[in-house]
Amino acid sequence: MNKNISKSVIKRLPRYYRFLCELEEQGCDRVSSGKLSEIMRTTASQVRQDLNHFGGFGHQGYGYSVPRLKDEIINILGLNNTHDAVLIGAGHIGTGIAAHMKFENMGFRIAGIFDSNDKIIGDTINSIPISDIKTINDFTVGRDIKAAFLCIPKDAAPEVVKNLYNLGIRSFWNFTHYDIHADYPDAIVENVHLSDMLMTLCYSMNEQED
Amino acid sequence: MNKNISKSVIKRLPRYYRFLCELEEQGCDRVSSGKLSEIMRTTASQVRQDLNHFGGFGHQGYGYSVPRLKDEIINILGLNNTHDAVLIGAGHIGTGIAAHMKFENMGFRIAGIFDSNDKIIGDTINSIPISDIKTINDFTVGRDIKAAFLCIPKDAAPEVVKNLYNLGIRSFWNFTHYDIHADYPDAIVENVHLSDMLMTLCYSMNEQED
DNA sequence: TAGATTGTTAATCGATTAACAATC
DNA sequence: TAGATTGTTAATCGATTAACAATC
Repeated sequence: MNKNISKSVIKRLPRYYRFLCELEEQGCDRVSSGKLSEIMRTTASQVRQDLNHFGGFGHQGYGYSVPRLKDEIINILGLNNTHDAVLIGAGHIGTGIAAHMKFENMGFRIAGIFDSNDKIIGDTINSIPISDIKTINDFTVGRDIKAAFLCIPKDAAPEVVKNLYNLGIRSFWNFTHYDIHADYPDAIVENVHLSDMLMTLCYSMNEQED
Repeated sequence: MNKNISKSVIKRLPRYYRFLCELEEQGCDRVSSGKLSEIMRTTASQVRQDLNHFGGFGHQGYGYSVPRLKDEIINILGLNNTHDAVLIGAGHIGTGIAAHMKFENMGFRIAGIFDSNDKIIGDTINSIPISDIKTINDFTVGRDIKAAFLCIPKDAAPEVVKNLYNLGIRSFWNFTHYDIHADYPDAIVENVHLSDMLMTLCYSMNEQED
């Protein structure tokens, strides 16, 4: 697959994908870079530049085929290549994610859910049982768990990550503020810092008031 | 307050803030741009450049005072200026946010929680009652609600946002995929696209496998 | 064919990094 | 004073935008 594509391009691909899905739902089967740029709120130039990193999907004088482009992006991101993941922490956030997100469309499958709270161990979310975090080492034996989604308190994170890392898990979707990269530079980490976003919103609101 | 600061600088400020809080907890009262750059995984140059946008907080030969710098960032972001917000949608994600986030440290206060589900209306989260979404217009009368946190399904979003906009709310923390800016260009929007992040993680994992 | 729109190169813009004089 | 480290200007790097020939 293509290498050396910049992070800024990659981060735009899921947005292209979302908008292409919407266009497809609307029964639209072709789209120009100009039209796409309006939806994405960028320039037609950037759209063409972005898409051309991965090959010439367009046709001069016509534009891009919506279903074709959608499929290409699925391929680039590898969304049809399913990775098994464990969800750690079945509090509100963890439960919300497990219950509502369509992982099968995003290259993942939740193989197991773990928590340390006796009161919820044994419950199920989307028919996946919540298991005792203590049993995770046995659980991973013979399975190819590739990623972990961390929906636990910050204090619990270092120990949990240490264990997951020792089990061979190298990819983390991290809702905590524990800095995984600092301790495991080779890990693939996607951080969700909700409070950072809220502070940025706060800044924008104050800025406008001036 | 300072204007024309680029978005990339602003987005780093919450991270500086977090790390400064940690340094302070560790009893560390001074820090150099070099040390901060290690924690932030960037260059000392960028740290000095960033901080200097807002004034000379450092001392040559000494570095920066941790508590002073922390306070300056609080001021720049305006975290001590509390905005009243409503949370719309008390499902798992909404409940998780309302229950666990320390809004008072981030410039916000949840003035009310709203949902359309009869089964949870009347329940409380952190002693804030969940009210019927139908009552929100009356609720906002005489209150200065500045922001809304949208934790609802995408389909419900357009109608809800339309109503909130008509009530004078212009700032949105948006967990849905409804594109608020497309319909309200003057709104201040912070989007949380969890699925986009997951797809980016998927890409990184596939990329490494090659 | 004429009009539309891509692919791609070149130009611009902005953000990051380097360098160093100022100074605590 | 000598060493450390900032503030700030200049250089570099990368990302975005413009332009236009190619071509459907």
